[in-house]
Amino acid sequence: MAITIKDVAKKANVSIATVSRIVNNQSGYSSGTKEKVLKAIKELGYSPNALARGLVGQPTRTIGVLLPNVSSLFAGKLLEGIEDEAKENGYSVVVCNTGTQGLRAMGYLDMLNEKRVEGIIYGSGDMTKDQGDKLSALNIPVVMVATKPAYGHFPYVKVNDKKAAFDATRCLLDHGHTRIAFIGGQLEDPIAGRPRYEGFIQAMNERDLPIDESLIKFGDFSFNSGKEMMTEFVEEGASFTALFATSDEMAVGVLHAAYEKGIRVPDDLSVIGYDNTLASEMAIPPLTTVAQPLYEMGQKAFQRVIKTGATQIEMKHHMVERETVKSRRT
Amino acid sequence: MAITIKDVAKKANVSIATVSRIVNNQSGYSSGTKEKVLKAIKELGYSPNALARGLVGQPTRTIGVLLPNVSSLFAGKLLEGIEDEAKENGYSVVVCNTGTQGLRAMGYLDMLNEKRVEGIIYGSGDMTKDQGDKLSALNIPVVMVATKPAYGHFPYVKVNDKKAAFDATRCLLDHGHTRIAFIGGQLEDPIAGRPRYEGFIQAMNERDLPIDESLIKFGDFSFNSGKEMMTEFVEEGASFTALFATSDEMAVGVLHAAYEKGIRVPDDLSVIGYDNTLASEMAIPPLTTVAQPLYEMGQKAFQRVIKTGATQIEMKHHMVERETVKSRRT
DNA sequence: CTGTTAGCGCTTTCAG
DNA sequence: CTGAAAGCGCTAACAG
Repeated sequence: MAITIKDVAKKANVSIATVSRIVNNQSGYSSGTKEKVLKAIKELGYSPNALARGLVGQPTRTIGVLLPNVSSLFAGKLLEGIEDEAKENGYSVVVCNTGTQGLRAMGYLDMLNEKRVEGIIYGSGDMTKDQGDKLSALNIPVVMVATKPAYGHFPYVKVNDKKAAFDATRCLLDHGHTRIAFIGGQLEDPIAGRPRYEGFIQAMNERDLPIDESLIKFGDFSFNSGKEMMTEFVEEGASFTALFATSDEMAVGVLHAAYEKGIRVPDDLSVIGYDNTLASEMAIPPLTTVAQPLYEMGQKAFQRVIKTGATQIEMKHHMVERETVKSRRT
Repeated sequence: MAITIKDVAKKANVSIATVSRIVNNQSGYSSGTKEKVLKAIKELGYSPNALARGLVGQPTRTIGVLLPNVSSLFAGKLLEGIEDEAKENGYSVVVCNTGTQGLRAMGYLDMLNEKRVEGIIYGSGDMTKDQGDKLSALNIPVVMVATKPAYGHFPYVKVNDKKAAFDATRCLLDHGHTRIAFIGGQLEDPIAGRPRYEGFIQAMNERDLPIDESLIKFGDFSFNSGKEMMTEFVEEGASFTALFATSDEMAVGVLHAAYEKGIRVPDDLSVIGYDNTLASEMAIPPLTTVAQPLYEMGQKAFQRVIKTGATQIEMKHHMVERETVKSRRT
């Protein structure tokens, strides 16, 4: 059996209440007793039982994080921000890998609830209605990060996807490109799918450029999906001088397909990605991309789930120009 | 206030003991009462308080995972394996990002202990003596994954680093290379540093090839470190036809430096990495590497920390030949 | 300044 | 088959 507050009390010849006060830095004891108790604690190697504390209504100092794919660079960065900020504030975070479909989420919700987490961060991925309802019912703070609610009305922290996509497209446009291919997430995805598509369209429209449907494809943000779509483009004989992929992974997939097909980037084709994960930095050539401040978003999400505040936080995106975008020779 | 076992008992007109039995699938009640209680539970939306359960000596079904860098592809894969297996077994995992130096580890250990986790997985990174001592003192199961104890004697699951490095070098040798550069972790690192170096040396020796010290450098496994070392090699005018980097990230850094310097891979230089993370797959050209089964290692580590068993599990590595290694024209 | 005591929500004897 | 009651380790009144 682990050693408890009673053992300390006995050893220091005081009551457990006194020990509790000292452990919790409250007032109401002489410096003499404090010393005695601290000594006993050290000698016994006592550490308070967080379970018991939680039971008497004390904050559990634990939050839960739901992520669709912990092993991705994207989620990793988010998690890192959350975790660092949590540590800073004395909290621990339990991670839940909900899987690509977010299928396992419901089970996690019960578990998190039973463990009495103080808050839940829902990172990316689509929230189903079931999940939203359950989350609301749980009656504990929820904040969404890198996504926003399709159901319910949870606070969220994210960039403006449409504007970010608009700027990415503009970057290509400003380099003189007019035939621009677009690779995005599904249009049915109201968070990361449609808005980015709309940003693209808006930028094209603003320049009075026609939208060529044969230059538009939708995938699932993954490397493979990007690679496949690009391969299709070239096999279909599509002609374009630039391409915007709405995730770095897809963009790197594009780079891959281009490499295989002997298309030189950026000489034959300019490519721009989205996210600014390590993947864009490691790409050859280094990928120009529009950055989401993932780490900071994680930090903000943590803060927001603990202290209540603004119900939506819009983070600023920014362009990171590396080597995959080149001006079109005219 | 959340609803408790008492509420259920009252609503179902039974004692809390009965409710407890039913919730825990024990025996000792009629099917009639069971139905009544289940109904009450559903209507009230009751869910047991894990804190209270833990307090009465029940397993907390929680484990802690210490990782030096959660946002890396490497740690991500490990974590994914751990988490999936945990979920499968009804456990939750709290992640601790110990930072590159593992400096924050001590604080985490206290926290994990206070939360009464049932076990701790120490993932990668060097364990300091302080940490080892504390971990032992905690008196809860610890298993190390992708690393092994330099202090203490914890069970671990990992590949045989020396053999893996030996095989990687052999791959280069078998392709006819004789002047092979080596980029590794620090020799002082007894886990991932020295053994891989030794594997390299052994393979060279076996072929009676001389070891050229000017072709050997040590870094920190990161992309930047790999890139820098490769840049140094070419600036020093070192001459070699193949290179072995003991992490995919470093290998990709090498690819980068080569790209910048106009060195073609694999035509001018063959490169082999280590880990088989997504980075190797996404590299251009796709990186040949020696794979560690990171995901499975995570799973095994979880199993081992829960059920006691073998004190060391050696996982098998294997070669993944992609496009960065080419036979030397003779 | 310090101790006593009543729970927190749950599991588990021990009686019936 | 079911209930009463003790107690897990801790905090928070309430007394002194």
